[in-house]
Amino acid sequence: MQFENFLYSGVMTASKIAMLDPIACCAPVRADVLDDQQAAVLASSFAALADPIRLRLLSYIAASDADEVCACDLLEPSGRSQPTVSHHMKILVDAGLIGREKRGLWVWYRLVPARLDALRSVLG
Amino acid sequence: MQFENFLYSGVMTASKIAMLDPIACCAPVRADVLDDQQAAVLASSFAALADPIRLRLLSYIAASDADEVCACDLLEPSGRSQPTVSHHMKILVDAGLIGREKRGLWVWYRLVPARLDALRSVLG
DNA sequence: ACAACATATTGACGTTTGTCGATGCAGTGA
DNA sequence: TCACTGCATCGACAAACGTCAATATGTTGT
Repeated sequence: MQFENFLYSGVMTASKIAMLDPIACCAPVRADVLDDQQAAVLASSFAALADPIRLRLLSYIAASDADEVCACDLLEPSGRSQPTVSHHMKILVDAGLIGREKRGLWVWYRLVPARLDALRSVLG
Repeated sequence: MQFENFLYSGVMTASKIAMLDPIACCAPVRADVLDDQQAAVLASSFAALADPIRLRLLSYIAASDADEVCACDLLEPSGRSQPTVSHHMKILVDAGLIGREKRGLWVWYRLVPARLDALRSVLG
């Protein structure tokens, strides 16, 4: 399975689809007035970035030499408990910013660059 | 007074300065691991964007024909009470995304494009 | 000085969020 | 089958957030 498909693997809930589509298509915040649904989707995306721990987890993964990081390596740098890190990673994955793959006992995370790019373009 | 100086007008608190500086200078999230302070500053910036009402207020101002909007014109499109809109606008202004000028009884808001650009570059 | 007005602040409320200990669940190896 | 391991979920708690009615603040015109 290709990594690009991680995001679409597992349970693809309706809410997950709703999270993804409008971002991919909607115009920059500056160009047009957002409707309620667009605003809600974008707000939940930015909410995923609105926590210092999540930003550090994200940048840690993004800046790693390999392009994937084991969940077990996120505990120490984040300085939080295992349930808390798991909680934050779920939020990042649900927001589509991070891909997740389980191999054996371990879980591996990767950046989903297209997702950050989409958010970037919304700000432009 | 020029509009570019709105952001720096009024009470320039230490926290306000701290909110501004690191954004202007720090590297993209993908390039390097954020330290605690950078992460905190960025998280609070994204938190300002993590609410649908604030996003709609922002896009409403950004998309207006004139480049400024009276606070009195924000009540009806937002569908919230006057105190609530005032509250959200304060958050956007404190985040540096919106400039504020009082003229007579009315308050006028404008986009601060440099601020959105800075956030954009952090995502890239 | 005073009344009318636009906006800000306060106080209270229900909801959401971040956090962690305890526990559950799936995969591994003996 | 069974103990062990890595991660997810649950339950509980405090803190932060969004909301609005009531009230305060500051500006204008009389």
